[in-house]
Order: sequence, then structure tokens, then C-alpha cells
Amino acid sequence: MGDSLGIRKPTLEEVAAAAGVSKMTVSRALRGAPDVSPETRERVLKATEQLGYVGNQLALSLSSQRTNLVAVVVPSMSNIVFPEVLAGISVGLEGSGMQAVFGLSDYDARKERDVIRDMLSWRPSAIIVTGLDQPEDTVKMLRSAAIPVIQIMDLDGTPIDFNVGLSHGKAGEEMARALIAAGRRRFGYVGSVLERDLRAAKRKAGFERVLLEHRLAFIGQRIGDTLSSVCLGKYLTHELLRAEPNLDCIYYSNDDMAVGGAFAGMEASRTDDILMAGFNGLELAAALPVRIATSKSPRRMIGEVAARLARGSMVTGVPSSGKITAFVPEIIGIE
Amino acid sequence: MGDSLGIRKPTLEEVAAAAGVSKMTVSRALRGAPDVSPETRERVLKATEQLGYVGNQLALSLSSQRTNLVAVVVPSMSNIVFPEVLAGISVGLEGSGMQAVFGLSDYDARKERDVIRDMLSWRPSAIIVTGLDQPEDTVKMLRSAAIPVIQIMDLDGTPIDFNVGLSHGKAGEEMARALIAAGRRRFGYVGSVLERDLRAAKRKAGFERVLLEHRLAFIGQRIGDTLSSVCLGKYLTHELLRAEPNLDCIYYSNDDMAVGGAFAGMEASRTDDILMAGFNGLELAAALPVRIATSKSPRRMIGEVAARLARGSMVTGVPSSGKITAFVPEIIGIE
DNA sequence: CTGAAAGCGCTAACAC
DNA sequence: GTGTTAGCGCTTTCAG
Repeated sequence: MGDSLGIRKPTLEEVAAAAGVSKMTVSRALRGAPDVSPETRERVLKATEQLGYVGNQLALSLSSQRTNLVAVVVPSMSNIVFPEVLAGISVGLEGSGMQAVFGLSDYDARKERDVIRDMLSWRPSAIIVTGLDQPEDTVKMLRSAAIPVIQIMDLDGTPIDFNVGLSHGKAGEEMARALIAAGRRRFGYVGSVLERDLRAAKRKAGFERVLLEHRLAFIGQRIGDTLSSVCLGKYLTHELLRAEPNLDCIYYSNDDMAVGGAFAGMEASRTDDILMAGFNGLELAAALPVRIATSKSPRRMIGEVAARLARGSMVTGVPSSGKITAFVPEIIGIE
Repeated sequence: MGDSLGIRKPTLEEVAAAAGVSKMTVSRALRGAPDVSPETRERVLKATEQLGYVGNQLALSLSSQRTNLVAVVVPSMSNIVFPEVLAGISVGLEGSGMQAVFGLSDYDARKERDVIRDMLSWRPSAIIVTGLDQPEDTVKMLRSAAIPVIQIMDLDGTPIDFNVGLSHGKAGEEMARALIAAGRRRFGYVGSVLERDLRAAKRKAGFERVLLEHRLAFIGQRIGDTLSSVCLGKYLTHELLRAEPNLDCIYYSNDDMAVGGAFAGMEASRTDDILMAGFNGLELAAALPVRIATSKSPRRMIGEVAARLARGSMVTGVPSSGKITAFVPEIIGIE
């Protein structure tokens, strides 16, 4: 359990004693303040080294009334998309001295509120949350935190402060338009628990709006009752293909599901007459032996931009511009 | 930027004033201490509500000399395996009131050390790190942190305190044995930058040990110079198949690469005479239209067990037993 | 360039 | 049941 279980870690004061200066001087030297003589700094650094001193952020943050923390709340880790957003945040924060603290909401509004409250109790200097559909009380809590709130992924709604993402409604619309333009007419839908994944629901709604404009509709659909996965997509697609053998296109809640659909299509030898369309532009989708259509969502970039906004917040209070950063996903894999 | 930008958040003291009691009483009431009269508690809760009070963990932790933080350091988020470990940790921590703080090492020992130092400055009550191969100075830092150090994923080495994982050397050996038992003889290898992914390197070494026992060796191999991905696996497999057309089995650094290999095999119509073998047992691998071999690593479970150890540490100092939790991956997809 | 005093918001340990 | 006192380890502010 370490060399020194139960032995308090050295404090500034002890380093100061060892270096023969006051703790203020040590504090300054360690933070690289300009007004410390080189020799003093030298002695302080040596003492720090010898004692294995590690600063105490709790004391630092409490005393200085600011933290280097960015709270991040995402719904899940089971879909590679959110880890990629986190990776983007991590990159965007690099070199800023800021730390990301993550929490999972599990696509559950109550849980999200509790997680957010927990995170706020660490007094982060910014908070990044997923989506724009937080319930009233959560929004109130976020507002009164008096820190920048950065809502990511989704653009369809009213942001609290900053908003970085794309319109999922439009993404669904555009995909439908592109598929119809490419001659597809007999559409099916495969998704998973839509009331949990609000953004997938918005894409579906957008898709359906355009279908309606063209006097079309989903001929058949299958909605799973677990979270999206390749396996679920494959299973539901097999089912749907059995029920509706003459579809020429299936829209999926996301790429994981669509990849499963592509596998089902391969197994059913339907790769030539039916096109699977997903959302995200996963690396995996591009490597597939069959083509699928998808919208490339800039999830790493969303993370990076969000992180940049969070960094800014540590310096100034409010960047005056760029409250909303909108991305337009590129559609690939059609034609 | 919130309703009250720049306005200090309410403190215990203010809640106390509003409720007409001392801050100690508020503190006790909020923490659910037994010795507070129901009416007082009621008034305190009301005041808390009205003021929108959110506790300050910085002050709490500094004052009480303990945090509810578990530091977690993983190499990457780009491979679904680590997010899944994090999800497992998240589940394992649920209901304990503990928070996970994540950091990324990017498969870089220097960066890992810096990240660990940063995390330690928050005085977490336990730290979970990936692997057993930290350099000397990092180990020293971890030891002197005087908190439980939980090393996960890997078992091949000497743990600092707790160790939860599997032997990657043995995993490689077992896979080689199983493949040879199934009649495979002409092996190839496809991997990516092994000096970064130490565990993949251990699996490969184990695999080669068994090959040698059987007077066999890799006939051909391809090592990519980027991180593992489906795309890279596919590309390298195409290359390898061109160079060595009569392989009957390819071992991959992991399932992502192996899935790419499977795609390449499908494209080259080599699905019947060659078997791809990976590692992890990704959900994706099971859904594939062709069979691949893999070892199922219990990554969620590793996260959960690690989290449980971390929880224990908050209560007692040292759980006396179970310092090492060893998992044996199940091999699937052969025969 | 360096130091001393005060205090960040909370809890531990004791009084009452 | 409730209040008081004394810190936790650091920074801020003001003196020298």
C-alpha cells in the first residue's frame, strides 16, 4: 500500500523548512513566479525533489477560488462515439493545465442531474454536457453554477451558454434527400430505444419529414429494446428483411446498427439491391467489404472545440463570439 | 453564463443563517447525521433548496482529509476496450459516492507519469492504472502516494499493491495451442506498433513461444506504424496475403485488427482456407458474417473489480486478501 | 525579492 | 440536539 501508509504527505511548509525559506517563497518558486532569486529557486526545487512533494490541488483550489477542472457528462461509454468525444476534449485541453472529470448519465435524466450536481460540487471552471434536452431543474442548476455551460452534439434546441454540434433533425433530412435522389424509394427503419437516444429520434423524425414531402413513408421498421449494437442491428435487420423482402433501403439509428445491418445483408445475399444507411461515419464503416451510406459526424472536433471554449473560460469570463458552433455532417457512401 | 456570473455560490454559513442555526448543524443535517431534530432538519433542507446550495467538495475534502475520488489512468480512448473498462469502473463505483477522475497516457510513459502526478495532487483515495510496466520513478511516486494502487489489464509482472487482469503472455500461448490443435500450421502475424502496446507484444511473444515448441514460426508478418484499427488490419492483411498466399492462419494484435483481416479475407475470397485470430472478444467480432477466433477478455469485469477494490480502500485501509485477481480469457471461434 | 497574516468552506473534536 | 474552536494546505494581500 505504498511506502508510507498513513504518513501524511509533505506540505509546502515542510518543503519550506527543508529549503530554509518561508512557504510563500516555495509557493512562488514552484509556480514559476518571476520574482524569486535563481539560487532560492534552486534550493526549493531540490527540497521538493528530496521530499517527493506533490502539491495539493484541494488546498490550492479552495484557497485561490478557482479550479483547473472541466466537468464532462456523457450518456454512455458503450458506443465508441462518446469516448472519441472525450479523446477530443482531452486533446483540446492539452497544455492548458486543465483536467477533465467525467461522469456518465446512462441516458437517464435523473441520473444526469445527480451526476451534474456531484460534478458542480467540485467547482469546475466549465461544464460540458451532452445535448440540449435537460429538464428544467437541471438547467436551473447549470445556470446558477455561474460557469460556462457547453452543450455538445446536438443543435436542435435552446442552448444555455455555448453550443457545439450539429442538427440531428437536418442530418436525418439530408440523408433522406440524398437517398431519394439516388433513386431509393422503399424504406425501412431499424433503431433502438428511441426515447433514450434523443438525437437518434431527431434524425428519424427529420428523415420521416422528407419522406412525407415525397409522399413516402417507412414501409417497415424494427425498434430494439436494448442499446444499439452491431449484434442488435444484425438481428433486427434479418427480422425486417423477412417481414419486408422488397425494401431497397434501410435507415438505422447509427452506424453500429447499420454495420450489423450490412452483415445481415451479406448473409442474406442482399448486398446488391439494398442500401444500408447509418449515422456517424465510424472508421469501421469505411473498412466494410460492402458499401454503406452514413453521415460523418465530427465528434473528435466537437470535443476539441468544446475543450477550447472551456479553456477560454479559465482566462476571460466570456468569449463574446462563437456561442454556437454548427457542423454539417458530410454524407458518404451513396453512389 | 448562468444567472449569477461572478456571484459567489452560497456557503454553509449562509444556509445556516437562513435556517437560523449554526453551520455545524447544517453540515450534520445535510450529511444525514442521526442527531439532528426532525424540525431542524426540515428547516435546513428548505433553506438549502431555496438558496440552491451545492456543497463544496474542495472544502469538504480538505477539511476531512479524505476524498471520494478514484483516479484512473488508461492509455487511450480510441479502442473500445478502455471505454468499456471505464464503464465497468463506473458501474462498480455506483452507489459508493465515489467519483472517477480519468486521465489518458497515450501509450506514453512520460505522459503517464505526468498525468499520474496531476491526479495525485487531487489526493484521490485510490488510483487505478493500466499495466505493470511503469518505469521506476512512476512506481516510486505511486508508492509514496500512500493509497491503494490498482494495476489492471495485465498480470505479467510485479504489482505494487493490487492487480486485476489476465496474463497476456499466457493468452498468446493458449491461442497458439488451440490453433495448432485445430490443425493450423502456416501462421502469419499482423499487428501495430508493438513497443507502444506492451500487452499486445506479450501476447505475440507467448504465441511465438508455443510456435517454437512445435518447431513452427511466423511465416510472414506486417507491423503497422499507427495505432490499431479495422482499417489498418484490413490493409496489412491484404499486403500479407499477397506476399504469403499460403498462410492458413493469421494472429492479430487485437480484434480490431482481426476484423479488418476478416474483411480483407472476404474481399480476397479467402474465408474458407484461412482463419483470423484476434484478442478481446469484441461484440463486433461475434456479429461478423465470417467466423474469427478470439480470446474473450473480461474488460468490464476488470473495471468492476478494480472499482470494488477502490471502494474498499475508502472504508478500511487494506483489504487483506485478493491482492491479485486473475482472469483466464475464454477462447472462442475455433472449430 | 521575501515574509506574515488572514482566510477559502468545510469538518473533527470537544463543549454545553 | 446544537454550538464553538481550531484547523485542513494553500494563496491572496499587504508589508517590508
